[in-house]
Amino acid sequence: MSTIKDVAKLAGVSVATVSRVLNDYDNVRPETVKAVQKAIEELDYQPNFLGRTLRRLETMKILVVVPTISNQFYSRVLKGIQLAAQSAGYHTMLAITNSDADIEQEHINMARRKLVDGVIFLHTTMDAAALTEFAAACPAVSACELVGGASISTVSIDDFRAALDGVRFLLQNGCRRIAFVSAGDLYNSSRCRRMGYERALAEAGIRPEEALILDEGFTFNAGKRAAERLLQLDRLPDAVFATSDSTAIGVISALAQHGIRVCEDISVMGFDNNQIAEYYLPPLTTISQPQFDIGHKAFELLHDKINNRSCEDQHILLPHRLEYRSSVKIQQST
Amino acid sequence: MSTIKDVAKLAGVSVATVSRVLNDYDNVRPETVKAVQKAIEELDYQPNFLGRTLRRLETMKILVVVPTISNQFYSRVLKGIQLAAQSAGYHTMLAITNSDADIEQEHINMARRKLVDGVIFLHTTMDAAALTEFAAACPAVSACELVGGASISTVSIDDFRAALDGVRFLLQNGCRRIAFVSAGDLYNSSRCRRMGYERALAEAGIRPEEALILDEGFTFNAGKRAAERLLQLDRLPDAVFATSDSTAIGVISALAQHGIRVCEDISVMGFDNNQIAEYYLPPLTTISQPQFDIGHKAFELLHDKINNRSCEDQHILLPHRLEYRSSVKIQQST
DNA sequence: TTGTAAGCGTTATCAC
DNA sequence: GTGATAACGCTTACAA
Repeated sequence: MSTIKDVAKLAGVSVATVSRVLNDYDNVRPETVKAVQKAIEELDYQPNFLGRTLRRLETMKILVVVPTISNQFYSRVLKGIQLAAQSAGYHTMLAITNSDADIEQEHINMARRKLVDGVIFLHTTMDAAALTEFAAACPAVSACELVGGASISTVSIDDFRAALDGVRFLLQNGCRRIAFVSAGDLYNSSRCRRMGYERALAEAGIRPEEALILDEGFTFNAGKRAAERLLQLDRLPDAVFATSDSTAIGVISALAQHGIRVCEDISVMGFDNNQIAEYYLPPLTTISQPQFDIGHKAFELLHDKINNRSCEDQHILLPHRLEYRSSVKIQQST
Repeated sequence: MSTIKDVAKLAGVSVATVSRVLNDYDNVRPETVKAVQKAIEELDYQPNFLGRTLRRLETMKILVVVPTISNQFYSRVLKGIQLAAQSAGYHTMLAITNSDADIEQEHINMARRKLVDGVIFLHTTMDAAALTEFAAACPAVSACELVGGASISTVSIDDFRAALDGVRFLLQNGCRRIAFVSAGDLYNSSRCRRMGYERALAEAGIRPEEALILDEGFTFNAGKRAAERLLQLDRLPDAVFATSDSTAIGVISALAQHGIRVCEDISVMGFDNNQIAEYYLPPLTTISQPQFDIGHKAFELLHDKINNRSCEDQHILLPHRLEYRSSVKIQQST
């Protein structure tokens, strides 16, 4: 493995000159550049970036903390991050935590140990105090799942408003008893969405029923469990508002096993607008999140932090959109 | 930001001693350890791993090259890799290439530049010669999508055999005209699976029909396009063998829009056994791949390469399994 | 058991 | 334009 010294020797110049050539400085004589390039070619020299990294004390890497990538929601946000990062010359590292605090800590230590220049949290197990402290110690941005009260830049949709819009839509189409399936108090987004749900019901003069509010999680299985609980009630609700597409599909699939047809017998609405929402049978009405844009914007904010530009925290809210498909029964206006 | 020198000064010892404490050497007096730990605490010292990395010339990082993570197949393999890597003390970097050769090159240069200790390819745009050369220059393993003729360790299922089993199953259940939807010659797996398909047909004395062999890709949309082409034929086939669950779902969803019911009117079979195969309506018969194990094994092989153990290439084939669900019509034995 | 000092491969700051 | 040379923060012979 040849080093910059070998190149310098072969080209008959100093290492400083080789470094200049490598970094495209313009104060090198063209003939010298040629000679250096020839030596690089001959030795098949590849610069060892660890040297540069140590010298410059910057890694050009960022870390993204995600609870899982099995849900297409996160993989799309991640894609937005990666494309933005890439065009700024950064590489992306991934920490899949499964929402385990120890695993998360172990990974974010990389930041403290200078192995990455910054961190984007798509979810974190830390509380407001810990996250605030972390963000003070190194560049960080929080996206998707925020932590109430933490001092850190954020990017997300307005979860309260999104749920409000979704439930209002169901109400407008004649649903009165609406179940709410979410991940419970663990997630800030779930809390906000639940508030939106309750506000919408209140607007319509409906008192929420305890039995219709189910905290099961964001997965397919969570939806399945929720459906099984609903099936034990005396009477099924008119509609189910699920806080992820996966959950909605779990609900639909479990109901189908009991001969209950979505749309005809019950309306179901998802959240996120993953690709499967379009391809499921029936296709899913859902709240669309701008996943790619969330990721892109999150990197932008992080990049600003890394470069010390605009050091005050920003809180970006991106627009959601209701995507109507046939899993919800439309009431003909009379 | 304090360094090892600051700690040494405060503790009244040399940097070597601090380093020994940091690395848990046992030849340090207990009192000295205490003193160093106290200094570390007081300064809130975090070791800068860039120094260690440069000195040891190992990064404890690996790079995983994937075409996409939107397909759950890859995210599960990745999970297997990450868990194995983690327990060996390695961090995982992700290169999402979208099958773009330039993007891939740009990323794998990280390996040549010593920013990662090894690379796992879940897919590559390189040909056999290029991949062989790469694997000779730095530790690398190829999994899932292999490159025929390249000298590199591999982990995958037996794609030929898997397709053979799948198509045989359809034939046994009375299907004669079976469409084959895959990603075409671009993917080695598709070539192998197609050979399995043709062998199964041959065994049954059936000549393959050109019009039933569709190369569209691995995505939902690919399935949709394939279905639209099938719908233009005089007569629909008895069954569709799709080489990914996403494709199968694309097919089913597009057929449904034309009032064609899967199982009753036509059988459809997928590949991979992603979670959605279980939750789709109808649930999908599919070939199950041990995604997690593939990832786990791929890391093991890479780890061996990095440690120079068992330097000869290995070629691991892991078992597939046919998962029967209701998207295929079963023929009652007479 | 501890300290000294020579690296690891670069880049940056001086001189010249 | 170019060359010495001192960093960057750490690990590790070797010496003491």
